[in-house]
Amino acid sequence: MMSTENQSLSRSIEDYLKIIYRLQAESGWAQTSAIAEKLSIAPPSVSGMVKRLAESGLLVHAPYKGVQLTETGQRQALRMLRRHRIIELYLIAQLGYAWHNVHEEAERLEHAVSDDLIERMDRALGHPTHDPHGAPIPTADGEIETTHYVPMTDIDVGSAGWLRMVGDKDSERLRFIASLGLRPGVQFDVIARQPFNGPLTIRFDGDREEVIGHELAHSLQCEKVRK
Amino acid sequence: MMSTENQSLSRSIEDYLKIIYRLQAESGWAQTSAIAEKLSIAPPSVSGMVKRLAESGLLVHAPYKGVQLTETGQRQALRMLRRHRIIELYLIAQLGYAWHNVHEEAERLEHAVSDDLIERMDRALGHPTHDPHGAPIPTADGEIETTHYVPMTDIDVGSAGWLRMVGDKDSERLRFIASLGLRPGVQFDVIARQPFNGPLTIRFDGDREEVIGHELAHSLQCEKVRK
DNA sequence: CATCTACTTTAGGCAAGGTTAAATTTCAAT
DNA sequence: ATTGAAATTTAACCTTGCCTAAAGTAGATG
Repeated sequence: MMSTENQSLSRSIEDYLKIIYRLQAESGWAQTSAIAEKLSIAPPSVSGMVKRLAESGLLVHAPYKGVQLTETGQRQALRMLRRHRIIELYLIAQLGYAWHNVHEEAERLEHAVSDDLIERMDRALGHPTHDPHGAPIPTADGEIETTHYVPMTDIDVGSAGWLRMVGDKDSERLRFIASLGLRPGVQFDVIARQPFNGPLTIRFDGDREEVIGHELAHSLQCEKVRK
Repeated sequence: MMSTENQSLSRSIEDYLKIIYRLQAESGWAQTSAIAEKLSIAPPSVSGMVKRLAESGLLVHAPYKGVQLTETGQRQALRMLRRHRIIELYLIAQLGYAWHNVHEEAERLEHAVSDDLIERMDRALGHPTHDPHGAPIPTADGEIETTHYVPMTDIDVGSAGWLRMVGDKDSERLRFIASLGLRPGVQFDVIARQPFNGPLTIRFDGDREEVIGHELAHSLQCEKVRK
């Protein structure tokens, strides 16, 4: 551990840390091939980088098993998540971007902005707690709200739920979700569900009814409304 | 000339083009050592990059003499200048940055923003023509206002002038200029000047009088007011 | 015209971050 | 216990963009 503390990280390294954070949150470990796939690079490239990252103390490497971020690594990952989410929100709120367009822009900007600029955006936005896709924004101190949402497909017919979070990466999917009138925060009732992973019918915004395919519904993260 | 048209350029290349544009504007040619000095790198590094840039058609290289941007190279350089200046203005106008702080931030952001984002900032700012330091902003089509200002030291005692432009790179200098109450657009009268490159006394904003050292005055680009 | 100096270029290296091909390890399944 | 497939790592190599040291060139000056 060379303790690369306080050293500014390369764009590549920042991307690795973000991805590893997500994979680790899902399954406890981030595996080489999973990292490679998410970054669209070849697995041996990941092996090489993992070695360097382990040497600089950002993660620990269990050979043939995977990696886990250290305290330092996690702090840096959360810093990137904060940047990404504040930038996305800023682009929408202040510069008229559409929901489905911000991800790519934020992906580049998050590596270039200063901490000062992020805090200024945060202030201009009134210290928001969630990004436009419903994801929680880590605080400047590296705290993040833990979420335990369920897919919309897990909500029983006759029950109600809130749509809480949608993924931000698939632009086409977002465009479609928006076209249905859905957005994080919406409360809905599940009216019907067809068997064999069939579509779901929900009612929301008072009278609006929409049919949603199983795959899409499965990607919508919700919270159950308890009666 | 491999006509790298439309290919996105690396951060390094964008920096080279910007610097070369400026040097070329000053003396017609950009010399290897001048480029190296501005970029704070060693001259042989410049030779290497110049070779690559010439191969991709962004500039022409006259060995041992210097380089000149091609049409394509100049268009890219102006694109970067536009980005830089719009970003500086945006940071001041929309995010509360101070005059002397924006350069560094813009220097990083200009490589990361999309053309779309720049046009949105431009719109939010009301299509400004000059940046906060008085420098003209190139249009999206690559047109730039030609300026022919003179140093404040060239304005005769008893004559008047407008302060038109100040450099954006020296943060301390900017802070001092601002503390004097000077900013682009201010009209002033030259009250006195001491010999042997001595200080200059000017009056502006009605009654305000300030003494300005020769070196500083020489860096303030002005336009003469003709009676 | 020769020479000295300042500048430029060439030569050879290095680190980062990718690649493909080959070797190694793990683990599940006979 | 062995084997075979899948994942991982190692090895060897490439490009970008920087470096230093050495060689080459141009232009002023005696």
